[in-house]
Parts: sequence; C-alpha cells; structure tokens
Amino acid sequence: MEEIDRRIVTLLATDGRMSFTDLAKETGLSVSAVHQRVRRLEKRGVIRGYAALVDYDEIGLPLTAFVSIKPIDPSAPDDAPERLSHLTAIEACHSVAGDESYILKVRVASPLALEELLQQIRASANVSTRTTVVLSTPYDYRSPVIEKEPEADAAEG
Amino acid sequence: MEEIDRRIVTLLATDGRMSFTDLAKETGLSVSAVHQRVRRLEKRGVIRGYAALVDYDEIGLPLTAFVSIKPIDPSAPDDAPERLSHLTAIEACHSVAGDESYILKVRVASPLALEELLQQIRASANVSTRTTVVLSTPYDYRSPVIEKEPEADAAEG
DNA sequence: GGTGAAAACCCACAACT
DNA sequence: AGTTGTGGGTTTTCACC
Repeated sequence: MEEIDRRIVTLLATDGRMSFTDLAKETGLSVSAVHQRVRRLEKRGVIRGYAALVDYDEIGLPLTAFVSIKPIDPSAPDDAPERLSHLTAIEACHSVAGDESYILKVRVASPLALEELLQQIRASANVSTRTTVVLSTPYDYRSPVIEKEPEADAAEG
Repeated sequence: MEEIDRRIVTLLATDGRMSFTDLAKETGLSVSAVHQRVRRLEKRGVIRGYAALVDYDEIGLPLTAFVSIKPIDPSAPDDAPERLSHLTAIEACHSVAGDESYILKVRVASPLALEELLQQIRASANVSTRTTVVLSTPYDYRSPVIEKEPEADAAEG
C-alpha cells in the first residue's frame, strides 16, 4: 500500500469519524480525491467497517475473559465457530496453533453469567473449556502502524 | 443505561459513521436530541472513540499472536504495560488471573518479525513469554449486545 | 431533555485534465 | 487518479419549551 493510502487508513483507524475535509487537509489531496480513495479502500476490504469503541464497564459487561476450547471428540467435524456464533457474549473467535483449537474473547455481566456462558459454549460446540479471567486492561484496540510493503502486488483488477 | 441510549450505542458500535440524521430516524428523536445524547455518551466515556476496522492481512500485518508474559523476577515492581507500550505491534494488553500476569495481542508482518518482537518484549519488561499463534479468525470485533441494567446509578454530577 | 430552525460545514457527483 | 465547482444533505448551535 502506498504512502497516502497508509496515511488515510492510519487516520481513520485512530478517528473513525474524521471528516473527508480533514482527511484532505492531512493528506494534501482534494476532498474528492480522498473520498475516492476511502471508497476504494472500503471496497478492497482494507477498511472493513467503522465502529464506536465502547466502555464495557459502562454498558454492564464488566467481566472479560479468554476461553480456550478443545473438542471432546477430535474426530468430529470442527464447526465450533458457527455453532458458537449465536452467543453474543463472544466478541472474538480465533483459531490457534497449540494444545487447544480456539481462543474466544467473551464479555459478560458477572461471574454467574460467565458460568452460564461456559455451559452454553460446552453444550453448543461439544468442547472442554479453559478460562482466563481478565483483571484489568491497560490498553486495547490500539491502532496499527502500517507497514510500507505489506505484500507483493496482486494480479491486476 | 436507558433504552434510547442503549439503542444509540448499539447502532454506533455497529456503524461508527452513522449520521445523526439516521440515528434520529432509528430512535424517533430529533436530530438535535440525538446529537446531544451522543455528545453526553462520549463525555461520560460510554463511547470511548471511533475506529475504522482494518484488514490486517491487507496492511501487511498478517500474523496475529497472543503472547502471555510472566516476570522473571516476581519481586520487582510490575510495570510491564508501560514498559511495553512503545511496541506498536502490541494491539492490546490485559492483566489476567492465572499462572501468567498479562496477555498481549500482537500483530506482525512475519515469523521473523514475531521473533524480533518477542526478544524486545522480554528485554523491555524482563519477562518470559509463551506465544500462541493465530491461524485464522472466524470473527472478531463483534458489537456488544447491551444489557438493560448495567449498574446501580452513580452519584450525581 | 426535548424541539425546530438557521448558519456553517461537509458530501457526493459531474465535467474535465 | 487528480482537480474544481455546485446542489443538497448533515452538523452544530441557539432560543425556547
């Protein structure tokens, strides 16, 4: 990705509501040129969307945990992510290398809610769970510093 | 938090660039009322900010990992988060219960970059590391479903 | 907290280089 | 890909309820 696009993505990753006018000032381009680039970055999937970052304490979900899961029956087809996606307390699901198959990040209201969630996870995906409770979060959702050479160029459109 | 604020936060968590005009339509309030509520939610810290969600493959950081760290000298003061915050590859830092003290989420360009990062983490915070590499991410950054009763009311402003 | 309205500002598109 | 120009929509503030 080239310099100006990198700058646009960095700015929007830091302030997702920055106006095109301000992006234009920051990049030295015209408003329409920036507009065009942002739409292209969205279309290419470099920008996947925009989100307000919320304080989970304030919205009544103060307990965060990482839940590592392992299938009870390793020979069964592994469709844990789909089986778990209806559980809205699960913020993220990562397939990982190592002893366990997935790491889930979950947000709940209380220890009791966590207990109930773990039961639902085990029942829904036929897995065992290992839970690591988050005590505090010094920082989170930091914006990336974008590399100069992300990858070799792909085939032309 | 009350019904309309919950709705506003949910909508902005899902689409961080939604206009005040659209938020007004969705909530049945006037544009100015929605505007006022959003500003209040920002000021109260319920909304911490706005971010573009980027595709880390596309920006040249295709390797994600969780790095659990443990102090080499448990009697030394624990200031790992501050000591590590200059490493921009670290997206998040959570203090956790359990055998290790923190879980870091990191984004790097390559296995070699991960190796170098781990050396920097160990050197900067005087810790040992245990790394779990992410193979794929079925989902991530899902918006919260906000509870009706987050907490008892705080003291008046 | 809510409303409507005015002014300032921003977006989206067109025409062109 | 970039620029400028413009009509129309959005944001922000203000006076009032």
